[in-house]
Amino acid sequence: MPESTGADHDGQGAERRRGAGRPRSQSAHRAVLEAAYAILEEGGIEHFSIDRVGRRSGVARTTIYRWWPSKAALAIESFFNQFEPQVAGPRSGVPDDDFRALVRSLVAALAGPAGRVAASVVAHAQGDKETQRRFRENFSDPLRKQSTEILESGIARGTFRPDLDIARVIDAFVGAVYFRLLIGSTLDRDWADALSTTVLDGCRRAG
Amino acid sequence: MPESTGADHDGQGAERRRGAGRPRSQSAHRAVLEAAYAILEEGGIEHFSIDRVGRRSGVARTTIYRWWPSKAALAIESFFNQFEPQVAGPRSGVPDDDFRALVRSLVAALAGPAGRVAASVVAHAQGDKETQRRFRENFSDPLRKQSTEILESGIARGTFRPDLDIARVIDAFVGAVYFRLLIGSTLDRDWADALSTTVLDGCRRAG
Amino acid sequence: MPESTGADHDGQGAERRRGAGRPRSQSAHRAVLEAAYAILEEGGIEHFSIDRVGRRSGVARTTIYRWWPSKAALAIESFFNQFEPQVAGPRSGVPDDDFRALVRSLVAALAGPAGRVAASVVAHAQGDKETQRRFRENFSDPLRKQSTEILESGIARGTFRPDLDIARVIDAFVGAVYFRLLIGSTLDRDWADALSTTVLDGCRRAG
Amino acid sequence: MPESTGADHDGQGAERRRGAGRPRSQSAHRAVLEAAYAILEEGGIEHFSIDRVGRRSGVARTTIYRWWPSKAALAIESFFNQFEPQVAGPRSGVPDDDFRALVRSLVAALAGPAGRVAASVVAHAQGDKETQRRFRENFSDPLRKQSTEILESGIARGTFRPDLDIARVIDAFVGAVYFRLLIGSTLDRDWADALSTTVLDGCRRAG
DNA sequence: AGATAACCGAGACGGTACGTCATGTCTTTAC
DNA sequence: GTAAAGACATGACGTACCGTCTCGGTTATCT
Repeated sequence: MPESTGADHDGQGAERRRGAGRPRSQSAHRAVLEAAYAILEEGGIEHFSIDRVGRRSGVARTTIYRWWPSKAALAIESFFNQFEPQVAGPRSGVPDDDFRALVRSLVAALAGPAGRVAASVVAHAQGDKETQRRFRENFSDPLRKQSTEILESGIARGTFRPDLDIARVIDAFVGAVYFRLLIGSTLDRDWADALSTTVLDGCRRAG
Repeated sequence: MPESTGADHDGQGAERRRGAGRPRSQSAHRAVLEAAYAILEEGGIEHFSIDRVGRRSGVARTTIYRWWPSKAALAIESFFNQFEPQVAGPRSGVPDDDFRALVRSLVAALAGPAGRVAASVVAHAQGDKETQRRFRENFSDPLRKQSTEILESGIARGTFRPDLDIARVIDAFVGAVYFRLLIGSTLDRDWADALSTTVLDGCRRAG
Repeated sequence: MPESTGADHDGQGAERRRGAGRPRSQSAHRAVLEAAYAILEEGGIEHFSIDRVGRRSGVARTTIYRWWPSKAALAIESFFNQFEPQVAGPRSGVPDDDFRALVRSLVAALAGPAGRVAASVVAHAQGDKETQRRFRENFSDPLRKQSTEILESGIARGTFRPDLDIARVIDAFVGAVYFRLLIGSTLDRDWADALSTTVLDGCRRAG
Repeated sequence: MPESTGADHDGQGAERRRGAGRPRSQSAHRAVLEAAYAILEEGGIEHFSIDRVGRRSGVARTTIYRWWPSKAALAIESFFNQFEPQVAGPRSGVPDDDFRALVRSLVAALAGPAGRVAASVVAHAQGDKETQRRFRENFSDPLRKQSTEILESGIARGTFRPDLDIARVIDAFVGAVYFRLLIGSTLDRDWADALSTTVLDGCRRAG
């Protein structure tokens, strides 16, 4: 039994020991994740249920429970299965531009249906330490890492103030995006740029 | 997903027509809201159910359904019934200090049990326009109003840059606080102050 | 909530208090018992399940659980609902004839489909004190009462020995019938008569 | 309902072919039967399951299924594996005494834990012809054989009536014991003796 | 005073979903 | 060929809530 949320069911990690026993059905696994994501996208976590995923995917409920310990675990896994490889991209080397691009891509990623799903998922992670961890690892941390790189390179170049509190800057712009998503306000490019401008103003060398 | 959340059923607003018929039981109404909030505080919206509220308050489930159209409606109503008159306070007149105090009081308000409830409630407002409206009116708007006053007075005094995008500044710090709450990170005074510093840095007159 | 197995849900007992609340649906109640008995008759208790009863009767599973605490309780109730008014009949006054008639009617009652159901039900009552009580009250006790009357009248008339151990006689013939039923041997009139003869031989005045 | 119960898989019968392939594990076989009986004794057939037997014996479920076609088959096999060599004993030659001793030993055998298991097993043999056959062969027939010998010797000696319907007498006392077992009443020596007395009264020469 | 409203409580009803357990089948590796 | 391991579809278990629906009683105001 997988320890908590995840189920690593990777395979890409080379030699998985492959002991005796009927091998896990990859198709069933995929079908579950796809059905789960589809349901999430259509009705949010509100209408998400293991029962429904089972019916839709054609996979027995018990099989689902074998691999995902709870409804939340499945929801978050199916979400990150789709969302993971989103916010990234080439760097220009100009800190301001790179930051702006990062904010834009984050906003773009969350503006679509995936945004509603993300909001739904995090929202329901209240008190579920495991889900929060997963969210941090798969969403927050990569985002923080990229932002940090950009901001640090800005400091190195002398564009940004040397005493910049990078962690707080990230808190500010990520929080702004996410809160707006939750609150149901529109997320578009103009807003993203305005936010970038405001945040970047605080990053520059003090006169 | 329920959309009409509210139920105005107040009565304090003067002339409520007051036709024939048994008048609404104020005690039952109060008992429901109190029980609802208590449940919310103890177990979050996860363990919140009309059944439970009914049992705890001693009010029949049907009576609850008569006045609140859904679980979400009751949850949010019971929340704002307690939370409304929170973030406020006297002003010193020094923009930096006032801003810092505002952030501190917001963080303090959300750090306690009420914070978990707030997170819970907003979280579950996904897609429920009515709840989002209520949240904006009772929580966001007052906060924005106070923040705006402080920031504008700072601009007037020349402490803050004249071209400050006030709305974005507010987005940033409120979002930061709320996101941190959602994500389960600690909310304390130090963090509040660090955030204030970072935000205020962006507000000052450019060199 | 009904204490254990039964649920008296009678109604014939005059005034049933009739407190507040939606009145119980007699039709649902009847549908459940009928469906339950039909399933019992078709496949024995082996294929009996609350799920199935629910589907067949068109009554929600939860409603069934409201009234019957377990599968066994429902099974036995539905059985006695049909079987109760069976073994009885007028007396001739001649003890031998009456006894013979009683055995015949018992055998006849258990030879049909009801017999298989009875066997099934008692069989599965292993360890279930409540079911055993019900079975004793609704099946064994009435049978014992009638047998006792017949045997006592035979003693009074001088046909049967005065020191007859009535309880053991009843144990013997009832057990014989039931065991034969369980073991899958044929139950017919000839066997019933042969059994009666053997038992009656032991009842007569000693030479 | 399963019909083929047996599975001959013994092997002690001489030449078992012994072709290619991994030889059958005697230890696994024994472990299964022992675990099965232990479970039967502890919780009756109610708590008996292939799953549990597998876990307890450390034998794979699939292996069990290879050798026993169903839960009932395994239950009855494990039961008779223990119970078979029970009711027997030396004869005194005095028919009354021998009969009394037989009844006592039958009651004693069924009064202990084995009795509950026996009841459980037969009970669940409803409709399973194969199990009924096994039960008859291993339990009823030996008992009938011994009883018949005793009763016939009694007839030969002139103690018992010559027209005694032996089969019915056996039906009566065996049935009485078994029914009492099923019904959950106490089985003890006094009751056994009272039953013997009553039955023997019917066996004596008519005055 | 009596009718008429609107309310409250109790409780039953058909449902959906939960998470667990057992069934019997199938598929793979290891002896 | 047999054993062990384990995945699978199926289906039942008993529980918690959902939202709806009757009922019997209880206050009020409006004739």
